[in-house]
Amino acid sequence: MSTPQLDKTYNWDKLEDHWYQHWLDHGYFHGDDASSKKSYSIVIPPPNVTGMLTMGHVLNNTIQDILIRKARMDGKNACWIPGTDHASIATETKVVEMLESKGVSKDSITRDEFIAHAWDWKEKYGGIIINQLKKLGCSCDWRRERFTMDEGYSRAVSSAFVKLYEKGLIYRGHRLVNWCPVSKSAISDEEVIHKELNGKLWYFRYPITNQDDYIVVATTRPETMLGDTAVAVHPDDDRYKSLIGKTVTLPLVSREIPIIADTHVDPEFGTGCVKVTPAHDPNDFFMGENHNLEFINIMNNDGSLNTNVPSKYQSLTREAAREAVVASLKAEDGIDKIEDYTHNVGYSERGQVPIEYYMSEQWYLKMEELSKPALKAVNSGQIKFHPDHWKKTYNHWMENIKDWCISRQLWWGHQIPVWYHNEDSTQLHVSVDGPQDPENWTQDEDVLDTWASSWLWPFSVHSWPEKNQSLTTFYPTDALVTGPDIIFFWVARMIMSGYEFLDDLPFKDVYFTSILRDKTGKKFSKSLGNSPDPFDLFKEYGTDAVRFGVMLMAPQGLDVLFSNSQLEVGRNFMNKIWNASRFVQMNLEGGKVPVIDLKSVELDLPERWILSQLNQTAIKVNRQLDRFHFNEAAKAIYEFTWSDFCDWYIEIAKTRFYGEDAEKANVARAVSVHVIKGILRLLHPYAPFITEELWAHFRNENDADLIVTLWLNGDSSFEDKEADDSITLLKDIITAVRTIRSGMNVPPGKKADLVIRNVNGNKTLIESFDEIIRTLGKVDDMTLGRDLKKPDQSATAVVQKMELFVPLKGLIDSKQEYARLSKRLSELERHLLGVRDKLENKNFMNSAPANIIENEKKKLQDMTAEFELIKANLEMLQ
RNA sequence: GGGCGUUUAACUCAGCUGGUCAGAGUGCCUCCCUUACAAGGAGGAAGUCGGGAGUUCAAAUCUCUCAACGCCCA
Repeated sequence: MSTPQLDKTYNWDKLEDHWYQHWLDHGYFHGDDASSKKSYSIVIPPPNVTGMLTMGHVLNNTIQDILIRKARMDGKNACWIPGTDHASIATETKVVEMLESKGVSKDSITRDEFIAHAWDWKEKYGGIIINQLKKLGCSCDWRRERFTMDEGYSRAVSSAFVKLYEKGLIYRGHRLVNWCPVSKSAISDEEVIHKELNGKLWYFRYPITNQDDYIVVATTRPETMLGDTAVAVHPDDDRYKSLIGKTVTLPLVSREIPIIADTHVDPEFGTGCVKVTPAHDPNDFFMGENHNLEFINIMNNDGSLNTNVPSKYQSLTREAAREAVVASLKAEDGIDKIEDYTHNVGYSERGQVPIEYYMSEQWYLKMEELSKPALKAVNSGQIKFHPDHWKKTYNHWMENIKDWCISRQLWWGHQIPVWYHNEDSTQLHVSVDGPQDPENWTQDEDVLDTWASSWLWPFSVHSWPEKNQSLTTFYPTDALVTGPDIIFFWVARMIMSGYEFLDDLPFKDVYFTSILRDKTGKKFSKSLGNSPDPFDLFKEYGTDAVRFGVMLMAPQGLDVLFSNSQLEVGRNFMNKIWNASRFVQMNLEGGKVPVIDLKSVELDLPERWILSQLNQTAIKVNRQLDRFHFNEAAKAIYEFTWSDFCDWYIEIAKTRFYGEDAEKANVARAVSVHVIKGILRLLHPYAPFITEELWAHFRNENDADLIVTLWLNGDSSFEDKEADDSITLLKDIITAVRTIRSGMNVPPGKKADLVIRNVNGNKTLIESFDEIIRTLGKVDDMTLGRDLKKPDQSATAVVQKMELFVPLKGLIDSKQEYARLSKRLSELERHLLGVRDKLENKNFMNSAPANIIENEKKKLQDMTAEFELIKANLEMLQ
């Protein structure tokens, strides 16, 4: 097949969109529900619908694309299901901001109006990240794209709620929750980020009722004292025993509150005497329940103080209230002391402000029962984590699992499918479709936590709870690729939902990606502005280069220190392959690949060697991909292509192309094309665009597009030890000659002779490499023999017990030569010492396995031989 | 406070169930625009494998301990 000559450099701009469209047009990404082939499926971790592609997405989705493309080439019914997540809090926040910028406040419009705005927003921005994924080359089955608020998906979410409710796992509770004063909603424990802050510890004097004395309580949060309903001490604390049962008068409020004894009090903290604010602190909440204390909520939903505090403090913000309280107490000499104090403060992940603990009515999901099969699945190895150590983190969380607060006081999301009767709000209706007489009912105002919809993702992307062919074909999925930061939010919960609703695991392997950091080790984040825009990188380096570069630099289970310079490696590699292909193409006569059956024709050693190496590379790549070591697989392809194929085989092939023997030249052409096609197949999952383009130049008429060409599994029967050993010898000889030339500053244009003594049984072999050695080593005349004389003024090297002499009349620098040989000699001396030690050690000889001993003996022999030869030559120098 | 992880060349990392003279890329030094590629080619320098102890004939690899850094949970 004749194709146009390749350009001098790879021009990705023109080709990427072309090939992506080509793949789409042919429907290659589509997984077939009814296929009889073995299926391989992945569900995408749905990105936030209004999000933009980050480097994290590039890493994560490239990995998924590698898995799915490999599976597709491997003849499987591959299906990668894409979609986006409605991201309640994040999206609602953005919509609120957008409306505010137009002068519209959320409070001034109805829920329906707000939802309409949110959908507009989604329509406007929702497609961006999807298009970005396409640009990245992701071979997702776009016909199956889902959004977590699609009608069908919403039904799945409601169904799950109803099922769990009917099972008694969902309940409503009036409790203390993590409250985000910015989004004015409850958030789950997992959405609270703890930050260590340098704060203060205030010591307040609380006067004991009817006594001319006071006790001192320590607190980090002065403003909450307005809601205190007790003071607590440890029952065994002798300092306060006599006070238990008495009361104090709460300053500023003048409320009389009891002094109680509770073992939860830490006598070491502060004075050992703490204020108790049951409505605003989790520990105090339990004390409040145990001691039947009054729960006084002193805050509005935005964190400001409400009417349950003296009017002076009402509607102050938390911060202002703190100052006011401290000032008032100071004024009445109520402050004992103030200390610096470092403590952890919970922040809202989204709102980026300290959270409040806030009493409210919320829906909860009981987790303990759900966690059991999920724990078993991971610990029995049915579900495997990569790297495996995340299992421990998973276990720890699962074994201490708490009930999940699933309601959120937001509008954008899945409204909770619970209706309260208008006449009697204690009468509930819970169903997917709602009551028959909607006029008599009012639906719960709240929406579900976004994770309470995305935990159903692996099966709700199909039409669950209905059973259909696509669910049967593609569930369970094969692999999940995600970040370890959402192991609790999502991974653990998906496993639980899988077993709960389908009685089967959602995926078999979970690959946790690395976290991307900048050169200085800081996590990439929008707020820091240290994250590069992937599109700039695609443009600068080419998408394939970015994909390959990122995969090459992402270590197993560790963070990635990202820097652009590492993408150059990817770009240079793409350029290398491009040019190697170009070179081979240039040497095809009439652009035609000679038709030669490489299996039936007798091949020379270099050809046998490169085919052997290709197969060993394929085996290595497969092994590394099977164990999710993407960087190692990438490296194997890189090394083979660059160091074996380009550096050696192509150079050898040149001697064929430019030589006399037309038959050998044709074989070399056929082998070169065969190897390139092998590389393209192995590289395709990493670098889909360039490989498909090059494939188009080399494919036979009956070859399919690369994306659906059979994967290269490698076959160990292709291993050819004789060829491998011979080429190793050849390379060693050439390298030795080059080292001498370079060391002696032989001008590049000048050829030198080569004399090899002690050729042993290698004479014929080396002679067969005559032309290669003379070309690659820039050797003029090569002489081989058993008893040759060392030529005058020649430099020496020892290769596999043979002595190499390069006569360098007038060029020899005996000082340099002496230094070079001495260095090698002392190296050998050092190693020989170790080897002799081992072999003289009786214990070693008795205990070590025979092959190890053999190895050491051979080492001793070889090294001794080299040592003697070098020593002799060194002596001749003097 | 509990747990997890990391520590190998100047930098970023490989090194599998202990046993090839500890590897790669980048950077550095020398030489080269040789008709695929200067985004390239050839050669070179560079490491007491974080410290210490132990197990073993044998430790970068296993165990313990200490240290530094990072992350998660409380």
